[in-house]
Amino acid sequence: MDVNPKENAVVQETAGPRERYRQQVRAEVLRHAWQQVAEAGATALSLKAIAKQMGISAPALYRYFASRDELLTELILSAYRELAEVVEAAGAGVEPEQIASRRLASVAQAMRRWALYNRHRYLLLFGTPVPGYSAPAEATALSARIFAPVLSGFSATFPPPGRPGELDPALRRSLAFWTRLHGVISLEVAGHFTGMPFDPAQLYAAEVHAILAELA
Amino acid sequence: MDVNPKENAVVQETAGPRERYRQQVRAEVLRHAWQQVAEAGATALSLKAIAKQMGISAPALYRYFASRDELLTELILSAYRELAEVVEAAGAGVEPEQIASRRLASVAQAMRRWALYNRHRYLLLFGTPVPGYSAPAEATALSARIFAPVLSGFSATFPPPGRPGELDPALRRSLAFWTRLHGVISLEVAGHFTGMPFDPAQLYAAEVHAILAELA
DNA sequence: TGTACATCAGTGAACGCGCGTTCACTGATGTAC
DNA sequence: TGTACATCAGTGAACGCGCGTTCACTGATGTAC
Repeated sequence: MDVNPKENAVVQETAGPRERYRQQVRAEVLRHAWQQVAEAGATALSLKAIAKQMGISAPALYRYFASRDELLTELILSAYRELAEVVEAAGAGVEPEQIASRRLASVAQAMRRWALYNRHRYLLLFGTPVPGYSAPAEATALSARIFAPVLSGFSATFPPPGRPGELDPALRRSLAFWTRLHGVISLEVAGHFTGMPFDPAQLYAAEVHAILAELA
Repeated sequence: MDVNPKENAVVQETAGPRERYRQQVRAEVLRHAWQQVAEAGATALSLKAIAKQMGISAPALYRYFASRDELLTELILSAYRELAEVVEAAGAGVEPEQIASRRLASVAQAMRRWALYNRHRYLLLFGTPVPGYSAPAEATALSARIFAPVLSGFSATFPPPGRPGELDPALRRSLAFWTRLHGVISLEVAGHFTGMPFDPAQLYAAEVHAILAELA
């Protein structure tokens, strides 16, 4: 495969016309890939189908992605990055003098919004793992980046005493925050609440309120 | 397709030898189907592969299942049934004079155990929906059956006042019970906790304790 | 400014594979007389 | 108990489809002199 020495550099600035074109096509491939994931899930991701949609022959795609797995990796990493940015922005969007619970509430709302607007992206990250595919190491780092604002929010109020054998309270609450929100979001995204006699948004809000109440 | 008039009857008793044989083969097909789901997920479910494993030609399977979708439906419904039985048994296993929170704690432990022993079964029910497949109506009824012991547990303590515009407290707590447990279980089952510096069982226990504390 | 050359995007044919499903059939098995 | 017949499990060939990926290639584009 072609080795691109600029792989990890910021490419846009010093790029010649060829490199620029390359990036454009890559972006278009990714767009179609997302559309496919959105319509039929990650397992349905198909290079040939993307090529057909783009009016291009399938082998041409191998100029841009070494394999189907590499494309899938790209999708997963970019979804992680996007969610990390959303979460960070939500945390940063709140005035710094506000108390931690305000910031965490903002993070919680941002997460749900993102998940509902990007159902398949959310499921790609947190749903059933794609069989035969294992996420790259970088994904773990991005998970940590998403989790960091939550952890720092709770750490601000709960200093880490950490009795041995027990979960550190800040970690415990951060995990609860995360798992509870995921519990509601994932069931909603997967469609398990449709037809049920309650409003998921209300349940979500109640859950957010309940866990933040422990901070007040 | 062959119409079997005994379809919904209890078949074992009055069955002739042919019917008995039929049920045996059906069971064997299902066994192999489960194994496939466990190894590669529901999307990988393949009639031809099952036939090969059984040392049989693929068309022969059509004597037992009208299509791949019917087989998948069977799997999903039986997984629902199994979980419903597990949950009901856990609730019933506790002496009736015990308080509701004892019963709910038992249900919670049973759910996690079942999920961890049947990861792919759990994901089949509550993970990413299989693209292009929509669950039969019966699934909704079985969901309700799983949910019933939880709801009755909370209703025992919280009579339904239900201010208008607000979630009924018993329903609210039942949903929280369910979504919180699902939040922890699903992330654990999907492998998102591997390598993290805490014990999922401990987190789960803490979550169960937290929600049941509101009953005490 | 013009030309020679290297680079590289994209093509079309092909590979081997697996899938769900249909069809006409064979042959064993149970059943009714 | 024996025979004729209906039932039905299972076969093998075939259909059309889609997949990821490799290969030798053509032709356009950018670059160095």
